[in-house]
Amino acid sequence: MQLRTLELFCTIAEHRSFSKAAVVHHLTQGAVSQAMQQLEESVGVQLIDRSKRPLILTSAGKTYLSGLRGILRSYERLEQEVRSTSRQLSGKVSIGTIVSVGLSYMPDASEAFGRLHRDVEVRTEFGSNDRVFEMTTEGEVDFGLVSFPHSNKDIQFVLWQQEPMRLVCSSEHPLAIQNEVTLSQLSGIKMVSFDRGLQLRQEIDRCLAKAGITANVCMEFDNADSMIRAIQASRGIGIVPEAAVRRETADGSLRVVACRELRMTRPLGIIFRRTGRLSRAASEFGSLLLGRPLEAGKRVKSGSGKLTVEAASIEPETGSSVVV
Amino acid sequence: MQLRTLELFCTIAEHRSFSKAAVVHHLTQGAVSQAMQQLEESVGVQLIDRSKRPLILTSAGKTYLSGLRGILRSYERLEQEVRSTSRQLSGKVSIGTIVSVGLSYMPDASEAFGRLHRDVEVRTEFGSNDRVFEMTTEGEVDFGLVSFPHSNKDIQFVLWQQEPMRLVCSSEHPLAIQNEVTLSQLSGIKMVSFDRGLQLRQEIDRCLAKAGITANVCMEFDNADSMIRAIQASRGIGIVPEAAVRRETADGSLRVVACRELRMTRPLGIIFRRTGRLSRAASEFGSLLLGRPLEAGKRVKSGSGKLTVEAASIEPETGSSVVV
DNA sequence: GCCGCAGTATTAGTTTTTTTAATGCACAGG
DNA sequence: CCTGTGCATTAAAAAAACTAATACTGCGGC
Repeated sequence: MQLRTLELFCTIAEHRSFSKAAVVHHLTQGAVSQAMQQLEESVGVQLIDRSKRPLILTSAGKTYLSGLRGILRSYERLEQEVRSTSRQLSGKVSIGTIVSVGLSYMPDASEAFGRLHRDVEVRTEFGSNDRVFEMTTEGEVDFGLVSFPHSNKDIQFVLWQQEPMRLVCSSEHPLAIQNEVTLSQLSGIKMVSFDRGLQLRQEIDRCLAKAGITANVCMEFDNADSMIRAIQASRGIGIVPEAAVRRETADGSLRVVACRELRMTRPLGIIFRRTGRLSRAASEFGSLLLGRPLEAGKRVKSGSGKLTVEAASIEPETGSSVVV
Repeated sequence: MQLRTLELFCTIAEHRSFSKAAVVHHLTQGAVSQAMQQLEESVGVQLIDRSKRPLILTSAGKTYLSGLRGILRSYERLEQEVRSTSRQLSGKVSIGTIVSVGLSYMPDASEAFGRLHRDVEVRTEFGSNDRVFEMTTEGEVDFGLVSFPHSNKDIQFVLWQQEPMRLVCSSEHPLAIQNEVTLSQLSGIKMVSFDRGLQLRQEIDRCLAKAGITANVCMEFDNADSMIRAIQASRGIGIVPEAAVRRETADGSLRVVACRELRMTRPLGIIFRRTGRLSRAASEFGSLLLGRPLEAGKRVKSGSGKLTVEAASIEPETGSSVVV
């Protein structure tokens, strides 16, 4: 018997409904029905009287429910206790990330996590945005860090942060000496940008188009870091996430050119598989990054006393960038 | 998390060994290893220190163990309580049986069981011995009643009873008037018997051969009941299980002819699948038939305090008939 | 009472998980 | 240092869980 099944029974009892419990547990109604049949078979006693609408528990069911509640609570407490006696987690966490994010956030995060949990082995794999989605879908990594996160059948995402995009140029570029520029000043200037296929490129072009100009893109890359090296090498200019050029602006090799009209952000997200819940270690790492629990949907009483599902993850179909 | 996995952890702790625990739980060592990895991942803490021989629990593991013991005991008690609040089991039990056994034992057993558990639906399916093995293997029935039970990869058996075999003839048969016969008197007499392929037939022939005679079999059947009808119809004689002719000897249509040399029994067994444990209802029915618990291996403390496995089911490779 | 809706059961097919069998690797004991 | 026992790991197979589609069945409205 699975603990999940026992919890499911409790949820059913609360809602007096198989289908509502199915929603709460992200299952289909059929799965719930089967699970309860199995549970009743295992106990050997009918627990639920389905001939009433809405269903009611049999007297055996009521006994079982009250006992279960205590047992499940005990188990939860025990887990809690065990986790705290040994504050150290163990295991492996593997994270897929796009290069820019991996380089700008992961080193610090890994180090911080390593100090908390000495025994956890953290591995980071880099790839393009699409590749990270693929790695996550295939289960090659526990979770992925991507830009423009979106969910689908297999993948669920949590919006992580909105990175401001900045106009950045080599210190030898003509615009480097300007205090501030308008977008119109960029008209006709050779720019380094992202591949045409990437959503970020399209957002940038749209932003420029709104100012009535078209980018004259002379080089295209599939990731921000290559762009940055290209801007340095070719003494060019481009629009990149602020965080990705922090090091270069600090050492003076690149300049951020202020531009009020450019109010664009790149949404970053944490993605993970809908199925096969995260390992405890992975979940902790995710929470560390996110700054709040990463865990999936939690049951919460709403004001009216009606039980609703409040998912930690945000579930609109895509995290689109904010272009002001 | 499965309750089985939690129990497995306790067993490992008791034995300080994965492989011993594997034996107790009828698993391979690899399965146990994986289950423990999964458990540790789910708890997020290392529970077992495998770098020692024999293994030891980490401090977290010890905490977890002591907590688990209580929780598992509570759950067991809860199940017990729920079962007794509603003494009524629910569900379905389907039993495969060879014809003779089905007709001689099942009616009474079904009725008795029905009185105890009104809500359980009992279905009986009849078939040849081989067919019952097949039905059981395929999961078409919860368990099967067969003669000459044996175990294999899929099937496990419990020896149920040894049915005495009797020389039986029609009341019009020449031997019907004899008080007692010797086997040698059967020499040359036309007999009704079982199919050559059946083990029971071979045992009978061997028994007769020992007395120096060969059966002159004029009709062959794949089950005892057909034989009995044939003996009635053809005014013949044959060797059949005593229980199968109880009705006929009672109403006088058939006679049992005493024969001291014929000390043969047909072993009957209850067979069930090794995997997919029995439903509570099926298990109850089996226990009713058997007159003692049918349940699989139970952990029992032996005198020395060392833990050994005491299986309720008998595990020699075959239940052979006793020919004295 | 009959209809239709809402909710559970059932089933076949798919996906995920568990298990095994085979093999590799490491600790302890001689 | 060597050997043997015991755990880890892997691919492949088996079992279990889950979904999607569909069939039933109370319950409330008319």
